[in-house]
Amino acid sequence: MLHRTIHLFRKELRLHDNPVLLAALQSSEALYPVYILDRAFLTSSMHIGALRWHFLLQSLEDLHKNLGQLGSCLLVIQGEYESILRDHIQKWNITQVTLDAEMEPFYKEMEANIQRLGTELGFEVLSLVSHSLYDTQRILDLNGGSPPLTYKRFLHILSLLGDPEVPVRNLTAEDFQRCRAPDPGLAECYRVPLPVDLKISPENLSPWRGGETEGLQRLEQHLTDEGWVASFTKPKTIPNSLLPSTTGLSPYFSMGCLSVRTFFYRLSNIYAQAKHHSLPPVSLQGQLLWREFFYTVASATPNFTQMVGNPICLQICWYRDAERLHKWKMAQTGFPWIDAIMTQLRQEGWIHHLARHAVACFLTRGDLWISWEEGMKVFEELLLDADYSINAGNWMWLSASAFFHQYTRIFCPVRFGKRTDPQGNYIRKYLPILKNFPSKYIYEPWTASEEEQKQAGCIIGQDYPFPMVNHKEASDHNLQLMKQVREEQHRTAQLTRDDADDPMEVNVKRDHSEENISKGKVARTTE
DNA sequence: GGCTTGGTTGTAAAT
DNA sequence: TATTTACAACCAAGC
Repeated sequence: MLHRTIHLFRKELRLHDNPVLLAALQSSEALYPVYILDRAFLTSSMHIGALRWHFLLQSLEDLHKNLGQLGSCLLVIQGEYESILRDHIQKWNITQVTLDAEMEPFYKEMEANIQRLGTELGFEVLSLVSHSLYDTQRILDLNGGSPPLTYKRFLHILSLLGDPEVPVRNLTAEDFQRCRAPDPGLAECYRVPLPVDLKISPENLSPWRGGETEGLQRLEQHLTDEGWVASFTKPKTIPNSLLPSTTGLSPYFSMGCLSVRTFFYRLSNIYAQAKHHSLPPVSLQGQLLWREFFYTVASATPNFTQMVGNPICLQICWYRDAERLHKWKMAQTGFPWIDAIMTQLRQEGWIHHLARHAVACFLTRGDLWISWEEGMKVFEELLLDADYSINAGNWMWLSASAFFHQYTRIFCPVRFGKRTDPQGNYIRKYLPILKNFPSKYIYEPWTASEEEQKQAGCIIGQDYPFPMVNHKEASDHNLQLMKQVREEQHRTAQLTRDDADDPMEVNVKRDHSEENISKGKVARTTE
């Protein structure tokens, strides 16, 4: 008995290594490849900005084209996903919905809703994991139900699990010929919208073009240099090179235009041929495992993208300063290195990993003492590779809220960039106003004399802002704050431990729900 | 439990 | 000017 299936693309916008699409084709007599463009859902759950909209639409267009070559097409239906499903299940006589399994709470909720709809309307639902190397649940199980909180421990668990799932074979025209494709009239009716249709600003200077085709091309291009691949060492890559010094594949993994499993095994093959190769955490495979690490922790940590209610996150009273936050976001801090990075982020939607460190440290524990959640939201909007788990995880890392705790290590917004680009070519590219500044001042232009500023064609305080803080003072101050936070944390932990020595106290503590307190069952403790 | 070890990518002084 | 060394000192994990 063959199904009439809607295959719902969500993140896996590709035809290579797409196990659930393959399963859909093998179990169906008719297949409708559908992308539901639910703007309310996408905007509220992922806060996607203009560059990402462009990237998404390009990826959908590419998917449509590639499906066309195999005798099918992509139907992009706009509207609220549940009512769209309801309508079309009946209209098309659907008996099965297939979709990629995702781990974000909003995608999980969507899947649960679709399951419920299936029970109600009588269709089957099939979902398979293919966005991560492993099914993260297996990693959690092996670690006793809780996520490993260090990379080392994580690698240890993986060594028990063995290699990740191998990619499934590529889809062919024959796979699609076995199923009836949607009527050509439908494809016309549900074509991929243009940015202008969605009222998204048409200018797009980003050098990144969305889609599986472009992603695979970039992947092949990088893999041809086997020596580079085998010796890749992340900390040695350059954050302020004018072209990316890393692979730049992250936007394609983020949207599922590329399969991490495909990349993982291509790397394994190259490593097998090479005499020597680098290892995690710094190797290319190590980068994929970092992604996997944050996926694993996020999947098992409540409120992972916020501080409050997040059990692994240090609770800090960050400053609320809308004006400084805005200046940081708009590349107006007065630190050329920081502003150049934020400009590249705004213009292109991608910045190097270490550049992310520099601006994240600056916003949080380094200089401004503003919550990592604010920075995370800005990255979510502007980064093409923005990803629920990785974004939140790294922001906690950089703000020393979780994973990383050596808070005395603060990136200097002046010196950090100098190491790899003493001439300041990166700054000159992204802050053209400073183009002619002498190199000795380019990282801290306010130290140049008035005469030199005039010669360089830029007056500090007029054409380019004064630095918004004194880095030395700010970072010293924040160091003290962080110390206090940790001492306080220590003290409360100590208190809880002392209390726990008395079994009676433990019982009382467990019973401290608001309800019991209000009923007078439990004495209020002095706090 | 207490103690040791090590951590993707610092800073500043001393050589 | 480059490279080495001391610094301060956190936490998770493992014995």
